[in-house]
Amino acid sequence: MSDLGARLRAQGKRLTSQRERVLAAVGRLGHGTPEEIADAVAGDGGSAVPASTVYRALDALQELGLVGHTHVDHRAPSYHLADHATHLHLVCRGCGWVGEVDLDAADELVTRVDERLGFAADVSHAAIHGLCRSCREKSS
Amino acid sequence: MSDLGARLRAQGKRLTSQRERVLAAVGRLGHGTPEEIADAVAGDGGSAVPASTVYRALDALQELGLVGHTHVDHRAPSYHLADHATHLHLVCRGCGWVGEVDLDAADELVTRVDERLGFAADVSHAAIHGLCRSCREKSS
DNA sequence: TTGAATGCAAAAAATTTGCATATTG
DNA sequence: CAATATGCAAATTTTTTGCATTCAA
Repeated sequence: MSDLGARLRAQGKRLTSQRERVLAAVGRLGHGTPEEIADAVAGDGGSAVPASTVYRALDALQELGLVGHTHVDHRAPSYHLADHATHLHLVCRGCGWVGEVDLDAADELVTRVDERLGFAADVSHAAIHGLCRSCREKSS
Repeated sequence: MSDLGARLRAQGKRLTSQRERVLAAVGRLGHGTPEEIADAVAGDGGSAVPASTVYRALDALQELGLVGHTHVDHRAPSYHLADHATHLHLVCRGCGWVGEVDLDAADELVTRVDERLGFAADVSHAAIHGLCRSCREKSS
C-alpha cells in the first residue's frame, strides 16, 4: 500500500527518481501548485526537474490515487497527498480570505453521497466558496 | 435586489450592455466557461464581445455576488448564476465522470460551517472529488 | 464632464506536446 | 531488449494588461 514502486508497476508504469521526489515534495509542502512543487523538488538537493516532468509525475501519482488537488484560488490547482486528510477549505468570494474547517463537518455529506450514488467523496481539501463573516455583513 | 443597474452603481460600477449580455448568457447556459460564455454572448444577436471584456464582466458580476464559479474539470472555471442553486458536482478522480447530488445533501455542512466560522457557504455548484462507484471497485 | 468600461493588440501565465535520448524492468 | 519517462524546446491555451476611445451617470 505504501510501496510506490509496486503500485506504479501494477499500472504498467515505472518507478523513477523524479516521481519519488515529486511525491516527497508534495508531502513536505502539504499543499502546492505545480510550480511550487517544482521549486521544492529543485531544492531537495538533486538536480532540477523541468515543469513538464512535474506535471506528468503529478498526473501519474494522481492516477494512482496518491495525490489529489483542489482549486483554492482562481488560477492554481493545489496538490496534496491523498491521505493527508485534514480539513477542507472555505474561500470567501468577496475578499479572498481562505479558512479551514475540520473534515467532520462534512461527514453527513459523505454519507449521503455514498448512499445515493455509491460515490466515495474525498472532501479533504475540497474548496467551498461563499462569504466570510465580514463580507457577509457588508453586503447586508 | 434584482436591479442590476442599482447594484452595480452601489459599488461605483456602471451598467453596460456587455454586462447585461454576459449575465443573460450565464443564465441561459446554466454553466459555462468564459469561452463558452463569450460564444453565447456572440450568438445573442448583438455584436461579439472580446474575451477580455467577458473576463472583466464576470469579475464584476462575481463581486456583486450575482454569479459564482467552480472548477469541475482541471482547466476551466465554470460560471453560473449565484441564485441558480440546484446541485453540487461530484467529479471522479479516476475516470473524469461528473455527477450531481441535490444540495440538501450538504445541509449539515452548511450549518456547521456557519456555526463554527460564521461563513455563509454556497455549496451550490461546488465540486467534490472522489471515486465513482466503478472506479472504486476497480481500485479494490 | 469625468471616471469607468470597452476593444484590441500585445504580454503573461500555465499547460501540453513532439521527439530524440536516457532508463527501468 | 522493449517500452516507458525524461528533458528541452516549441506550441497551445487561458487570462491579464496597457491604452486610446467610447459611454454611462
